[in-house]
Amino acid sequence: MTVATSSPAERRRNKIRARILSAAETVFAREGAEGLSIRRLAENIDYSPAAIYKYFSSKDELVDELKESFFELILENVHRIADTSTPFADRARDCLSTYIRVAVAKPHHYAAAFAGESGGTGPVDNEPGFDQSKKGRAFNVLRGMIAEGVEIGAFRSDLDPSLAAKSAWASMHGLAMMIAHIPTYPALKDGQKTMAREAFIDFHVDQVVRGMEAHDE
Amino acid sequence: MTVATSSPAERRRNKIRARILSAAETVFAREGAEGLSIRRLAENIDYSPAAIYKYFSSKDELVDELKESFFELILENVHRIADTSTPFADRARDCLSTYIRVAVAKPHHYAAAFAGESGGTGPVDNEPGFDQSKKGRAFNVLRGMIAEGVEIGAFRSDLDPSLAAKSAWASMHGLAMMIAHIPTYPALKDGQKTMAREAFIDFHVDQVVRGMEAHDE
DNA sequence: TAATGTTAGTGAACAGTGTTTACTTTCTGA
DNA sequence: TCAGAAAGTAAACACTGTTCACTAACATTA
Repeated sequence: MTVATSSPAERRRNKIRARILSAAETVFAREGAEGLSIRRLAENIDYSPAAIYKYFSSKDELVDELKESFFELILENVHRIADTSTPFADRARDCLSTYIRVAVAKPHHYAAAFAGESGGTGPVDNEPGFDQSKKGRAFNVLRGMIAEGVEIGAFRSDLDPSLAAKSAWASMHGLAMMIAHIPTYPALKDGQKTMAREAFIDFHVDQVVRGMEAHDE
Repeated sequence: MTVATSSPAERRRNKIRARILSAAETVFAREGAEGLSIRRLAENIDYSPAAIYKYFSSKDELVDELKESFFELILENVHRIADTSTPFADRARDCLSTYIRVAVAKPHHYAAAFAGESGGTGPVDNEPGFDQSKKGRAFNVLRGMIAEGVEIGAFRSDLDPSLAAKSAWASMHGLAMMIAHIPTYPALKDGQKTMAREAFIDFHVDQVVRGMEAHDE
């Protein structure tokens, strides 16, 4: 996506920028935004704290880039599943569960991506540039899939794809956030049915899809 | 709930403690945990910053109390709905939508209640003391309601109430978090079906309940 | 009542944060 | 070669939560 810039100076600059981002990524993935301090980061890459500000105008901007490239990862994965030719029912479920799986693979990233209202556009599609944003494109994939379900009769005919997509997204978001914040989710007491995380994700996705399904009677 | 303590000194102490909490609550509701600083808080109540530490061992402890009493509010409301004798279908929907409505009435409180893994126990019922915690009791209300739905045949018979409650909670949590973080959620573009927040909450709840419903064929 | 001990409250400091400013060094393009 | 831009830095600013030594007020007991 990034075109190789011509000037050697510029190339070197981008290299250093990337090194800062890479070091930041490592710390961020382990400890989140609070654990990532400019001074620590500067020490890691043997620069002075002020040097970081020659490459990023603020810590927020730096973290925003981490979040953005993380959401690119989610988008890639979701797209990959959405573009397969497996039967609709499986494809829809895979698509949703993939979102959660990738999201919780980097809990701090995911939580942060939604935590700061300032950072980037949220999943609200009346904002300018939403369709171009990573979140916007992920949302559109989801909406398209639901529209397909309505068309082929798998989903209720009175279901508005945009609304349903927002609702389904909220449900996926909820489980992703739960797992991101509570590492042991969903744990169950003795005497109750136990279920591993992976299986529970599938169960949750199934519930969400069932909510949209059409039923002939 | 709080018993009036005997000693006048102790009574005065509790009064000041309550005043600190009340001042903190106001700032927290408006600006969240980051906006609430010990120095600002101390200035508000005309005390020195160090004085706060005679009443709370840390800022976290103070904020935890705000979160706890907020979750008590959620629990009260949910309980009130759950204990009515309205038909099951309506009662279940009201219960879920009430959770979201109360949650988003204080977005910062709700987001913070789940943000810090440290603060209080999460909705993971194998932790000790979960059943006694506010979250635990709210969870049990939800599970009981789902169990009732299974019993009367409104919900699928193969639905495990504990698992379903966790899934439904995650879905409610997702929308609550969305609204908490993105004040304009769910906004829709022109040309798409528009829906106000209140109506969308009902729509979302309906989707979740549909996912649990039984269908005779 | 007088002495003692406990508690309330404070100012100053510590260690940490993001960020800016003035400055020097290094590199680059004409 | 030389002016100008860019890279990099040390030191400071304005914050943050928190602790410590200290004083003043209160409570309890001899």
